[in-house]
Amino acid sequence: MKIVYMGTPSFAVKPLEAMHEAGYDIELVVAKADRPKDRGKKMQSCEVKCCAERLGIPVETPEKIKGNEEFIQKIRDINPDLIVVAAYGKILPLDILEIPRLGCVNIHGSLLPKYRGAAPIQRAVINGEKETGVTLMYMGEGMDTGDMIAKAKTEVGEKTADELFVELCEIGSKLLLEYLPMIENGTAPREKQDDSQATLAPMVFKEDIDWTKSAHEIACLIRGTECRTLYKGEVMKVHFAKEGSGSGTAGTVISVTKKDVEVACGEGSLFLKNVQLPGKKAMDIDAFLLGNKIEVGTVLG
RNA sequence: CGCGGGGUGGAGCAGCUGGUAGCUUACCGGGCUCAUAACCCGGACGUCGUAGGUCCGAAUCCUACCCCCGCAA
Repeated sequence: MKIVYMGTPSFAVKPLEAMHEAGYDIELVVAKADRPKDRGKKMQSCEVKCCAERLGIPVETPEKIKGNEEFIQKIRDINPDLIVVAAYGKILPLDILEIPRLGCVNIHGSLLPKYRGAAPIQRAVINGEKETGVTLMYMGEGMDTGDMIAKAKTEVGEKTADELFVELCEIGSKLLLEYLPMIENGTAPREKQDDSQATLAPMVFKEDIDWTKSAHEIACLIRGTECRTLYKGEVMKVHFAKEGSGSGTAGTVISVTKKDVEVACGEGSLFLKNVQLPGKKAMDIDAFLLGNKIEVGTVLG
């Protein structure tokens, strides 16, 4: 079975490695084009491209796919039996989807039909979902609307989106390997999505903490995406916080011990657990307190 | 050459207008206490990122390099 794999970020590395390790014939890897990234504005390859090069698999990084006849023809020439996609980051036109005889399957980081779109994992955390998971699915024309093959769940608990990313791509890889044989011989399940239950998971961005929101809401937001607030005129990132039941003026530090800083929210309070100042590394609050005096009454935001 | 912050005992910081290093915490020992994450006394732990240079003498000044991080993309 000839496979073409399409993916870009770290989430898509594991499945590629897993298939390669399992001995599948991956003819080509398609990843997003190199971009100048981070400080120094140097061109950097995405994780999947690096991985493919490491594994000795040819890589294509087309800027555009839609209307890119040269690229589409290249895929046709390879004549793959299956295309596997994981967080590729670009919409695949019908021209591509119709090429492989076994179709295109996608690994999506949510329990479809919930959280279709770009940031399913983060959105699930931000919305305070109790559980989330991975869905293996056939790709259709719409965004994450295709027929589902299988799902795997996991508890969200107090996990951050980052932690969930690691866990879910692990789960996704296993799910893929488990169903690949069935996909190959055409016996894989095929369940339609209930569109009436569908929700969207748009991209997430850095957020400034709004302390007037409830502690729970803020805690979920912090676990789901990069959050920051203003501390003594500096941008402080809050990487993790636990909910408390204190009260006071929203955004005000209401108690400080050697290992805790409690901030009042619109409803309830939050214990800052891991923070980061510009130029510094992220550190647990007790370490932070060793060299930084935070006083009760300090206002954040 | 995108902008900027930083590398000092295990951890977080100070010192940086030059004279071999300080604070908080952790750690070890002892004391107080019914007890303690509280308090008191004592102790160990540092080639101050690396390599050169200036100087009588550098963590502190100069040069190059390595590493970490924030912004912006």
